[in-house]
Amino acid sequence: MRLLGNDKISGEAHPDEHEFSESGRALNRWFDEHARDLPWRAPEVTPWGVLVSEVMLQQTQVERVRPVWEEWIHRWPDPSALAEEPLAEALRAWGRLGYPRRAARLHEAARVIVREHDGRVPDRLDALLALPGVGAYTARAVLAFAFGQRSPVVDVNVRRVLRRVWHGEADGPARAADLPDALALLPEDPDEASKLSAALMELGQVVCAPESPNCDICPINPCRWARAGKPAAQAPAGRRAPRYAGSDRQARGAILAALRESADPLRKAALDQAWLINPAQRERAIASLIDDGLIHVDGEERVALGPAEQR
DNA sequence: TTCCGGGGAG
DNA sequence: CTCCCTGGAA
Repeated sequence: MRLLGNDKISGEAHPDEHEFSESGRALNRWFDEHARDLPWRAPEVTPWGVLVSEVMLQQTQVERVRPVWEEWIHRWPDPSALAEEPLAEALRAWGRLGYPRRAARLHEAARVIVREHDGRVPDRLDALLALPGVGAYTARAVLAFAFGQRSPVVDVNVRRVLRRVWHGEADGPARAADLPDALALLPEDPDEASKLSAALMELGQVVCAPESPNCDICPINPCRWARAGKPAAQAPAGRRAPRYAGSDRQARGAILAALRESADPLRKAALDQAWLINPAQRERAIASLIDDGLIHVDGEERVALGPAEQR
C-alpha cells in the first residue's frame, strides 16, 4: 500500500508504473476523505467558476480568495455577465486581493470568451492559453478541474511534491521535465487523473509543506525524500526580495484603494493624500496604473478607475 | 529576469 | 523582521 517506501524500487531513477498507480490510488483515497471543502470544488460549479477561482488563487491564499470568489460568481455567473460590465466594477469587486492586473485580464478574457467562444470557457489547451491572464498552470488546471481531463497541473506545490516523492530530492527551480513528469504520474482514467491533480496540490499545501512538512499524516509516508533524510532545498542564491513597505507596489495599491472606495473620480489633489510619503513615487505609480489600463484621467482632469474608453 | 499586491505565519 | 502563497507577461 505504501509502495513509495518499498525497498524493491529503491535505487531506481524513477518508480515503475505499478508503484505509480499504487501511490496515486493512496493519494486519491486520502483526498476523498480529507479534501478541504472549497466552494469552487462543488459539483455544480461551472468552468467559468473554476477559471475565476484559478486566476484569483494565483499567488493568493485560499482563505483570502473565498469571499471574493463567492461575490464574483454570484454577481457574474457567466462570462457574458462580466463582459458587459465596465472594468471599473471588476476592479472594485476585486478588492484587496492584490495583483489587480489579474482582474483586468480576467475581464478581458470574459470578453474574448464571448466574442470567440460563444460565451463558453474553451476546453482545449491552445484556446485557453490564448486567453489573457491564462498561462501554463492555469490553462491545465481548468482542463483538469473544470472539464475533468487528464491534464498535468504543476504549481509550486505540485513541483515540490514531485521532487520529493517522485525523485527523492529537495525542491528546486522549475525544469522542463516537470510537466512530462506530472503527466507520466497520472492514471489513464480521466476522473482518477483529474482527482490526482487536485490531490497533489492539496498534499503540497496541507501536508508536504516547504518547511516542517507533516509527514505523520501523509498517505505516502515514508516517501523517497523522507528515506533520503529529507534534504533541505538550497536557499535561492541572489539577493533577497525587495521590501514591500515603501515600494512602488504599495504606492500603486494605496492609489487604487482610494479610487475603489470613492464613488466618483478623484482630483489629483485628493489622490495626493493617498500617498504622502513620496510625491515623485506617487506620480510614477499613477503613470504605471494608467499604462496598465487600470485607471485613466477623465475630461475634467480627475483620476478614475478603469481605462479611458469603456467599450 | 524582473515586475506586479497584500496578508499572514514564523 | 523575512518568507511564502495554486503565476503571467514583457
